[in-house]
Amino acid sequence: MNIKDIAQIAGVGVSTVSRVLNNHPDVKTETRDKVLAIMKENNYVPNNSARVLKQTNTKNIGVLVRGVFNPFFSELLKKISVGVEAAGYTMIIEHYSNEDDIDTLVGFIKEKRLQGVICLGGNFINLSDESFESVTALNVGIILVSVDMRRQSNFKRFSSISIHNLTAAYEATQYLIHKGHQNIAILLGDACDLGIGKRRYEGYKKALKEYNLAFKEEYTLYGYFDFEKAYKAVQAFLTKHKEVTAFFAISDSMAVGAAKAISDLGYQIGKDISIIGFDGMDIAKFYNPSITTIKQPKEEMAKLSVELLLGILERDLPNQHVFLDVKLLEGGSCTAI
Amino acid sequence: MNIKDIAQIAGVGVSTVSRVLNNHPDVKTETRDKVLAIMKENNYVPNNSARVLKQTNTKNIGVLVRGVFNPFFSELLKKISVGVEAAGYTMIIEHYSNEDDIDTLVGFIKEKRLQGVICLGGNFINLSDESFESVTALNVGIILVSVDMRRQSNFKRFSSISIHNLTAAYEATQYLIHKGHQNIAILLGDACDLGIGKRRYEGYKKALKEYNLAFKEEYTLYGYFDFEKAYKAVQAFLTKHKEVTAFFAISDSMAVGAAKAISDLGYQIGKDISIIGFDGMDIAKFYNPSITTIKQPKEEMAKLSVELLLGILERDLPNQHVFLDVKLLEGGSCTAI
DNA sequence: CTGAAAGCGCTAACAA
DNA sequence: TTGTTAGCGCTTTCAG
Repeated sequence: MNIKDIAQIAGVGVSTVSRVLNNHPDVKTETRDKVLAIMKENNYVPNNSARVLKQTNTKNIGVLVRGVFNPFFSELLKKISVGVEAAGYTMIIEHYSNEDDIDTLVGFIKEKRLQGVICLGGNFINLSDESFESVTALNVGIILVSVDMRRQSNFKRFSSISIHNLTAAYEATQYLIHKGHQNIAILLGDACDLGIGKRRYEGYKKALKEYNLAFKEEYTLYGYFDFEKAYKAVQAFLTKHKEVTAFFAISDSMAVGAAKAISDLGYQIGKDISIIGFDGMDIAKFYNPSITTIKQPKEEMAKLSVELLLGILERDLPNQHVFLDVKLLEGGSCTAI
Repeated sequence: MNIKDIAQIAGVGVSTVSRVLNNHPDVKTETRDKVLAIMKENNYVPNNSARVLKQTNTKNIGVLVRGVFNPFFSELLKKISVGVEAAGYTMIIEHYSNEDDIDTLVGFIKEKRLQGVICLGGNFINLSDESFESVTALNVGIILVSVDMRRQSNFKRFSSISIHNLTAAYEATQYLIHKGHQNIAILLGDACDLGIGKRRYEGYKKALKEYNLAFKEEYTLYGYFDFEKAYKAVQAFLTKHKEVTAFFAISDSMAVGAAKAISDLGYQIGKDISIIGFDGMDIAKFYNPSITTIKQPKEEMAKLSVELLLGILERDLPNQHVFLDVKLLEGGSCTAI
């Protein structure tokens, strides 16, 4: 069942059907109604590929997820998908875990004829002007979310939404230090994260330094943004390092794993050992005890990413590099010593 | 940059380029290498829409998510996307929350030229043979996951992966009853869930009946698969119904909300009041105390859904209706009274 | 207001 | 082993 069939049944030309399909004004109401009725009757649904092939206006938006598909990204994704669908776009998701952020991006755009891409995570550093241009040439809107983009060169149609990762991590660490903690371990994602993970690590180090606390390499743990892995890492660590009284986990999922490990070892969370997380996932609030965390405005990040993209695509609005504020939410997982 | 440009630069015909693109064997190695080199040089990426338009083999797989995008589905989705990508397919996600499961499905398939769809949730009951045929006519593979499909009519290419929802809910309730609980409240998603939610509700009622416990309408709460909403519902409920000693939540997220509410009201989880969840999310295990839950084999569900679909699409394997086993995982959230 | 026809980028049948 | 060519279903001029 294609446009030709419909045209034939309706006794009109294909272009008329096409006009109806695209809500062109210059079709007689009568004709339009007849065509519409016939389309409904035959369960006709236009072939997207053909439209995309023809149009520049593909109505395809890609979401490119780098690395671990963690719960924080899942939450963002969920909200983004709602916004994208509401605006009448199709959402195509792709993952990758190689190093070539830009190459992957370019391939994704070309292959899927995307009008815009929202990138969740990724490093996007060390980018030559050339790489940027190879993307800009494609004339698509790009929104980088939760990415540490060092260079915010003013490539048109390249926006970013981020938080001040270093500062936020600094605050988290400072919060623990103010509570009197001297031996604070940090729970990172993985060692090769050169983006946000690295920045948060720097914030942690900076706080230690400013308060004249020694940075100890062995206080750096890796939990791969995973409950279980964080649990195991903390469990093994705690049996060796009984002097540590606080943990800073750079994601709430890892904070939960850490909390459970602490509890299972017979310590009391937020009493014997403090934990601060990062992200502001719902679970931090609903954990028992609730976990103090640095809340990223995820609703706003998701909403804004779609808005910014649609702004670029539909209203030719300028690109922006937005930094949103985080907020330290106090739970019951930290105590003064 | 299209196939014609590449052909021109390479000094060959478009079909040769096409053959290289599709790994057809009958191209001289020399020619293939040259073409490949030129493609790389020019960052050529084929236009997916054109391929899809031409081929029946679109390599597009849709994932249709019904209703709330809950964490359980997010987890499935994550795993499904890995499988789909590994097999070289593109994954297109769509949500819906209307009642017309089949209409939505049909439109999705036609519009996106899908070869297969994995449906997460949805009612899919009350389906006429006609509706089924309207899908079967499309000749795509359909996998229904976490759907309560009453009628497993043998429509070819229609598979399903489910658990025995009624039995599982029965077991959960029975578990609480065996622990001596008499006043057991249930936390459902929403009232209009005619699929799995309804079945679990039936299992709960059945257990009550078999153990001669009165079913009380007012012990039915709705948490909309959401931490916060479950929290509030339970909090409000508990201030009125102090006789209730146990909750059965049909999702772990709601179990967590309930747990927090209980704890915040000054009760001890798994001591004063027991909770059993459903799904077997990681968080149930890592909650404090860990929450007893009915574990759905989500890894297997995700894996199997992709396998079954690829089996139908690529090896013409028969459709199947698989019921996977659930497992009651004991945590620390239930106690005998 | 409507129809005829060109062509988007690609694949595959056919011819060489 | 390779090139030529006819569409896939749609949008969009351009004429009427």
